[in-house]
Amino acid sequence: METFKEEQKKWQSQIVLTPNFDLTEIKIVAGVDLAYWSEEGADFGVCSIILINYVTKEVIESVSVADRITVPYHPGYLAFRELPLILKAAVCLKHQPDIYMFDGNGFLHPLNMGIATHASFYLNKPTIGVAKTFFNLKGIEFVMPANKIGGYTLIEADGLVYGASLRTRENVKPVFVSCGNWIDLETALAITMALVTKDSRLPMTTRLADLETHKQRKLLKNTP
DNA sequence: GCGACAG
DNA sequence: ATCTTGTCGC
Repeated sequence: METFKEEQKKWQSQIVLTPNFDLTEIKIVAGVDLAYWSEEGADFGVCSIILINYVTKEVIESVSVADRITVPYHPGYLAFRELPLILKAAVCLKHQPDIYMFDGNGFLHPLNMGIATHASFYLNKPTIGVAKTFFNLKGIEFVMPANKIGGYTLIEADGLVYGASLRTRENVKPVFVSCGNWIDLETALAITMALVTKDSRLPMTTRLADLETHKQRKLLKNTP
């Protein structure tokens, strides 16, 4: 009988439930993000999903869906708040992305089930989590990566790799990359780096989705 | 009681 | 996440 630790080590590279996803020829990458506002005491949110041509870096498609948000935010439970709207937006896509990138963590999570991992089981696609700030799990610290583009340090404890602190730009704070599902960390890091431009420390998928949610909110919010 | 805490 | 102007720096 395998110990939990042994199973966890398999999950960290997501090899247990791997369907036949081929990440050697990625064509479309999706970026997902949400923005919030409130009206008359009620909370609303808009989710934008941007599809990027992985080769040319051109925008292929953009969808945005807004709705009321009823679940509050609690650290560790982000998916329960954001996933409903994300799934509503995902079904509106005309193109099928080969992989989704999220604003938040995947395996780097108290239950190894951050929003990127959680979402994968509904989207049935490989996923990557890219967080802007470190989610401190039970005392696990991260080592600051070298100040060089592409430099990274693994976030690990007990021989278990939770993710990586990645320097996407020089002289800029690192981002935190972790496997969502059906992908290994090295591939997740490579894809993330391939989508970073001079505009942001975040990959353009996440960055463009973020900009779009702000634009949508401006259009949707009532400001008499 | 105090500090930590993805978005 | 969000409320928010100017401002220091590459």
